[in-house]
Amino acid sequence: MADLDLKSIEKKWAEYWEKEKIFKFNPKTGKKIYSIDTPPPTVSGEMHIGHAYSYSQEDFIARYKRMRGFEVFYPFGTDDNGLPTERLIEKLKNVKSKSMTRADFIDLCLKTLKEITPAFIQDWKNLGVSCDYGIYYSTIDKHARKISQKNFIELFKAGRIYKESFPTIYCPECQTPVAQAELEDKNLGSLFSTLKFKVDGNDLGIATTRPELLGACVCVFVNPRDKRYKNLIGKKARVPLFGHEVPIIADESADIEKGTGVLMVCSYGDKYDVDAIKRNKLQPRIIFSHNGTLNIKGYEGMKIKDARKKILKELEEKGLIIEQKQIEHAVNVHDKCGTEIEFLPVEQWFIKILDKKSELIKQGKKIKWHPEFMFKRYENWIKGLEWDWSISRDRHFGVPIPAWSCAKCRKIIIADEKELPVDPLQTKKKCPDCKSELEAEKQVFDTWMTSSLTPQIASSLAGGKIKIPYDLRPQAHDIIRTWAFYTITKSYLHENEIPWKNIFISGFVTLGGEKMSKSKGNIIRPQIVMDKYGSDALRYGAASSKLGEDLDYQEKDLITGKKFVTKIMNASRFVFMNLAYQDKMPKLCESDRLFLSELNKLVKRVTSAFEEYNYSRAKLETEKFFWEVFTDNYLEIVKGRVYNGNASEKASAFYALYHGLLTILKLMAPFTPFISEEIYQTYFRKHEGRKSIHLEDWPVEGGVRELRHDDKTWAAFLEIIAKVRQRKSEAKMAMNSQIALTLTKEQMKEMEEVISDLRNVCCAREVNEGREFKVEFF
RNA sequence: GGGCCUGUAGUCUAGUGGCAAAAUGACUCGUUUACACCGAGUAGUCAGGAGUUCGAUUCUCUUCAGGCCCACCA
Repeated sequence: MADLDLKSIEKKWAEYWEKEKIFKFNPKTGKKIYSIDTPPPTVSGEMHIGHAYSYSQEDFIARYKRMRGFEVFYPFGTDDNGLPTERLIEKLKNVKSKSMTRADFIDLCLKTLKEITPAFIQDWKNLGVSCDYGIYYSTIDKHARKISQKNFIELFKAGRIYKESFPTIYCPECQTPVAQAELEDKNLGSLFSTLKFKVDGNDLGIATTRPELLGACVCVFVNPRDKRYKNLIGKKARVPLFGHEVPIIADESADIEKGTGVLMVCSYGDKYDVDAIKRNKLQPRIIFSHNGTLNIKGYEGMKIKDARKKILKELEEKGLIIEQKQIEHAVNVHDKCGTEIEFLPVEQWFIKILDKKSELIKQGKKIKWHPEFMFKRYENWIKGLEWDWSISRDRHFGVPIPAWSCAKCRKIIIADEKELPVDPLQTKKKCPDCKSELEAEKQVFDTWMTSSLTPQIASSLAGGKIKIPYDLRPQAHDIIRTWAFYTITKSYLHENEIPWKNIFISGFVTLGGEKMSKSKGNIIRPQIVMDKYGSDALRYGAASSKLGEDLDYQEKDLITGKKFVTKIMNASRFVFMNLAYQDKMPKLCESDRLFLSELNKLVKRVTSAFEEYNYSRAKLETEKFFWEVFTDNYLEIVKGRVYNGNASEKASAFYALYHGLLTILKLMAPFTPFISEEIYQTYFRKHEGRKSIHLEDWPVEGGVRELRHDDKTWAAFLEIIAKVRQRKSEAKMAMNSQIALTLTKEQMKEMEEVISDLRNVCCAREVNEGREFKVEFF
């Protein structure tokens, strides 16, 4: 057969599904609802390969559930309320967000998104992701802003939200507080310098990698068990270069082995310092401004790294450095920009969560994790949490925090639910107590504050018909600590409920075992792959590895996928070439009955695999059956009867072929939806009558009489065929060469009822009983 | 330092307390009434060690290697 025009086949059915609204959610059908909390991708130009794989994997489940008779709620959203979108819009529209009002910029975003989102979503449609694209949200649209702000108000009223100036993880590059979840480790080289402090006129060496913090030094720790420094406790140390005196305090946390065993505590070098200062009730010396420069005399306006250089030089000139060595150590950086984070006291908003850690673990336990071990990652993350959730970001673009404060009486005023969504910068308010003009809150929400509400946002688009918990949340493992965690937290705090019953965690796509990244230049573009091999082949590739495991991108998997598509098309051609449709089950020939009995077992296995969300086993089983049982053997077995059988032999074959193919097609429909649809529409629809194979009923077992020994008989049948093929191959004879076949008495008995099919498939002119299995050529 | 995952054929992946599997590559042969994007056949594998067991690739412990998350950051 000529090369299949996969592209036009896939295009045809993608358009058909959209036009006929095949995947439209309709709560009026009365069917049981299966709800999916679809991940909203960030609009960033085009879908990447990781998307292609993970959305394929969740779509297998969606399509399966639909065929199982569920009304599938499968919305589509985009996550547009963050830095990537801000940057994208700035680039596309050649604007600077900060030179516009927030309201105007959000308007421009919405307008631009409206222009570019359809092309972006087209990739998902081309891939065959069977969402109801009519149920669409963006996390910056009016609707999402309203829900996000409403939730904030609820939490505020419940006393869950507080505003505090607190030394917080702060990114000097992005000039905003960030959450613990936004940190990454990075190994950096650093200069470890031992500096001369003075105590009672004597030198005291203290090692540090952050000499620029000298001016912020508020005390010095030594370990009380450290004999070297016992006599210093309670005395004062003079800070080099800056000259102020700080107390020497005994603290168990000082590591005797590290550096000189003495450490300086500064406001603030890291979380340790924050705790140390709080614990000892010390007065902090803040030397950084929010823009990441120093504000201490002599170094005003200098960036941290420049100040470090300058101070080191001055220390050296004055002979205050005792020792220096190069070390490598891990530092925390902001995941968005890679900048080393600092700790700065900033006014910000928090959701109190630390008091609910064990409850949140309990909530997580109520959810079924696929794979199960992913729960551990969730649990570990919560156990290690040391900060409340900081939800405010000092950025221009985002969902505004709906709050004002009174400069005079320091009262915080929260928006009224009726006025949502609201931008405080656009809404003037007076203090209800002192009547003075209120100050608008300038900060916006952390994007997770809004995206953790996707179940509520999507549900409200369906008229609130979808209740929490949803049935399924699909997502990747890198955002367990953010998206999954925050969504569980929100549902717990608002609804006292889990957000979904199941969470389905996909792995990453790697190339040669390495993460794909733009900087490495090892990106595979799914658009090109789909173009070359077809979407069915790409989905087929996405189905070939276990859930939760990283999957190495292999072009050969796609070639195999494409081969499957061609093969099933060709097999269908054969099935229908001579077929006369059998409405009712005719009297079956024994091999047809055995085949259908095997098919039933397959249906059972595949269904149970799908029920466990084990799509890869479902696909593997079906594919194996199709290839090894259906095409390699069964088609060969019935060929003789299809061409030359009598009416009743033909009828039996036609019935089994028709149902065999239809069943395989249905089992594969979640994986390869396009070719399945093509074959269904071409051959089956006139008999089966549904508008789409994807609206068909999932195959059920039954229909044929099954006997206890079917398995054994069928296996023996296939084994004899294989043995004959082996003998022919060893003898370098063609497969269609004529033979005389000798079977043992036992084999003869087992093959009794399929003997004429056996003769056909082996091209055996005669079959005799003998002492041993034998193949002789004519 | 803590937690989790992984290690199966040249490659990439399934899988199991009882003969170790598919795809791909390699080699040999064949066929044109579904299919050369084909068919048939051959060779090739459980990281190392110890334990539990009649039996371990599978369970337990351990070593080694790789990955992820967290902690450390003076």
